[in-house]
Amino acid sequence: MTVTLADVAARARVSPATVSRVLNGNYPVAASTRERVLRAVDELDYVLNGPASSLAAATSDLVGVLVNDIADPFFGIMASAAQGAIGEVASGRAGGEKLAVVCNTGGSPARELTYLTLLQRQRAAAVILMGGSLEDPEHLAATAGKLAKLAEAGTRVVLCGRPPVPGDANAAALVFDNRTGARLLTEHLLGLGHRRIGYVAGPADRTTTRHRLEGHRAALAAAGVAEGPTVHGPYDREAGYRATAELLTRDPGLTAVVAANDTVALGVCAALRERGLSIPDDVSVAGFDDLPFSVDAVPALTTVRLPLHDAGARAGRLAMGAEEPPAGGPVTVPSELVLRGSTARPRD
Amino acid sequence: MTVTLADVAARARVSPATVSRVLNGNYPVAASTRERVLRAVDELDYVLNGPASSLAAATSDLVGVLVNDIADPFFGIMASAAQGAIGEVASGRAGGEKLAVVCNTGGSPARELTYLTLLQRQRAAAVILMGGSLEDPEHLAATAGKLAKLAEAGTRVVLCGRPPVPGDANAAALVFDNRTGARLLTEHLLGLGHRRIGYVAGPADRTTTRHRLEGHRAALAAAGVAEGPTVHGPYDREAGYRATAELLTRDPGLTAVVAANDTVALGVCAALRERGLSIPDDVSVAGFDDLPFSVDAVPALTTVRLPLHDAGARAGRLAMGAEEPPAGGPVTVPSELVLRGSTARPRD
DNA sequence: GCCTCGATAGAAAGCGCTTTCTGTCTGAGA
DNA sequence: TCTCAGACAGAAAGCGCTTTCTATCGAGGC
Repeated sequence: MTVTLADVAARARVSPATVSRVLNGNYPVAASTRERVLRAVDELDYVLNGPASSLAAATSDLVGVLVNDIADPFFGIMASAAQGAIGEVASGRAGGEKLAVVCNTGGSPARELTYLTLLQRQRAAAVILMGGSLEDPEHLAATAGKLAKLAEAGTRVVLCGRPPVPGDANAAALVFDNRTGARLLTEHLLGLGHRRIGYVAGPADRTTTRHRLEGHRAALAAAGVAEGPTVHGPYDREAGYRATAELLTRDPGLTAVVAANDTVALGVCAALRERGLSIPDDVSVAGFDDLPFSVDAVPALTTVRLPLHDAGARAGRLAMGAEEPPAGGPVTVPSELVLRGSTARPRD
Repeated sequence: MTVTLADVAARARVSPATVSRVLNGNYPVAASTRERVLRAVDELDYVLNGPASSLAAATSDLVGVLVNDIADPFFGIMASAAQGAIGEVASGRAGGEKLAVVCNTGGSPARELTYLTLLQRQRAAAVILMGGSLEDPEHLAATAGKLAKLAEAGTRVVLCGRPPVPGDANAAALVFDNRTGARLLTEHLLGLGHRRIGYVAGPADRTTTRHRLEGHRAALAAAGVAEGPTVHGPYDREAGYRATAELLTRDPGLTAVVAANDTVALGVCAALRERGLSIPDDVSVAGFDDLPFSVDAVPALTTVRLPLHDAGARAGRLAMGAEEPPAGGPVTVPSELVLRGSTARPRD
């Protein structure tokens, strides 16, 4: 049989209550007693029964981190930072060990809801939702409902890179300034003299996609430049590759292509190169996110940097309650233009 | 208050036992009764209390996936595949919903143990350990002990890309054929005529590092070629960048560099390029893993492909017990040489 | 027509903790 | 010396499920 609290209590010649108190460190216990208990724990190789503990205490030490695609470093970096921050905060508190778990929704609303329910079922201590969400009203309402339930049950909710649902004051939110980043990027291209700019957007109906596109369009509108061709697709290399063909068909005279993110930009570069077009001499290319590999592309990618690590770490601290959510509504995480070799003046 | 099983039972005019049986689908319940219960569940918006359920049933629906670095696509891809497979298997079983959670150890033995304990505490249904491990005997023993405890408590243990601990028959193991892959790669280089090959290895004391290095050395030995300079470092871009300088100092006449993995290779390429050396004309470069971005490097990276997605998915199925662990000990996952533009005949 | 069996449903005993409510004992103050 | 606060420790009542073990009710079987 597995060792129980009672076994430890018996061995340490104290009551179960005392063992529990030693383990949780939330009640005064004489040093000598504590030591006796700890030794018994050690000798018996005792491990607390989590479910029993969660049931009795009505809380658990689970923190859920929901991401759209765990294979994408964009999420990997944020999740890693969050998990690190959570571990750090936890180690500073007695009995505050938290199990930070990342759940991969694959961008599917259904799986997102499933995970949220599972986390609710586990009475998770906190939930962090990372990355943009689908803008379908029905899904939004369903998600908002779940989050409200979670908050009500005492689960802390943190949004990281996802706009808060209007009217929901429960969740601490970190929103990325995608719009400004995208605008700066397109302004940069316009400043170089580009007038025919293609755009490879992310999946339609996603907040991130929309915001980046809006920033791009705002820059064009402000400069009085007509919008070039736009193609939607997933956030992967393949999408960039395919979209490039489409873009060039629609406007063979493109001098620049803006991609939804760096991964997509890599696909764009590959397609361009395959057609014998040189970057940036024939066509400039820009990405978004400044993922680690972007600096190693040839030429290195001009992109927009998002402080993914910082944002993830902050989300982790918010989830642990180690940092107060700022009163003034959602925090805007600034983006920063990173100029590198993949953009230049157009020929002529 | 939150809704409990009893509330649902009252509303459906049945006993709590019946509600439980409907929810778990493990006992015959008349269709009409089932429907009544389900409606009550729906009307009350009832969510099962996970801890209570786990406590009573002595099992939980948690599956832990431990990875060394979640920000590294190598792990992201495997974790994603595993989580997908787990979700797939679960959806085919009534009440079989599993919460697949990935835990980021950061390669730290201490955190690995911590997570294992946390999962043990949660009475996890299964645990998957991904990626190589530290070879420190003490840590190995500690880990083996934990895994034995877990297995004993009914948790299924799966190793994916990590050699099984000798004498441990509890864990299903999928081991990557790093040795053969590395050997093939070096043989390819030798075949091209390279005789002065530098090697940027991963962290010392890691199984993956050692196996790849062994394969490399085996090829050299077989060909009677002297080993070139070797530098150890983490599995990141920076390491490759830095190691390259060291390598060239030790042997300025190098004609090829083999990197511990693709990410490291990217750093090598950057450093080489910075010194005005052309790839592959001046120096050939090779990686390992064939991560998605490797084909987009310029020139595209010669590397060794590991079926990460397949392996991850299989690990997921093994964890769910949906696939029997093969009787004949650990399964070897084959690696495959992928020849691309970053390697060529040396000058002369 | 009586008994047995299969199909359902309920009663109730925990699962292993946490925590409130009670002590008990010591030392300080009067 | 007596009282009382303070510091610890124990008893016991759940937390919300699961799961035996029992009941009940028809339908066949003899």
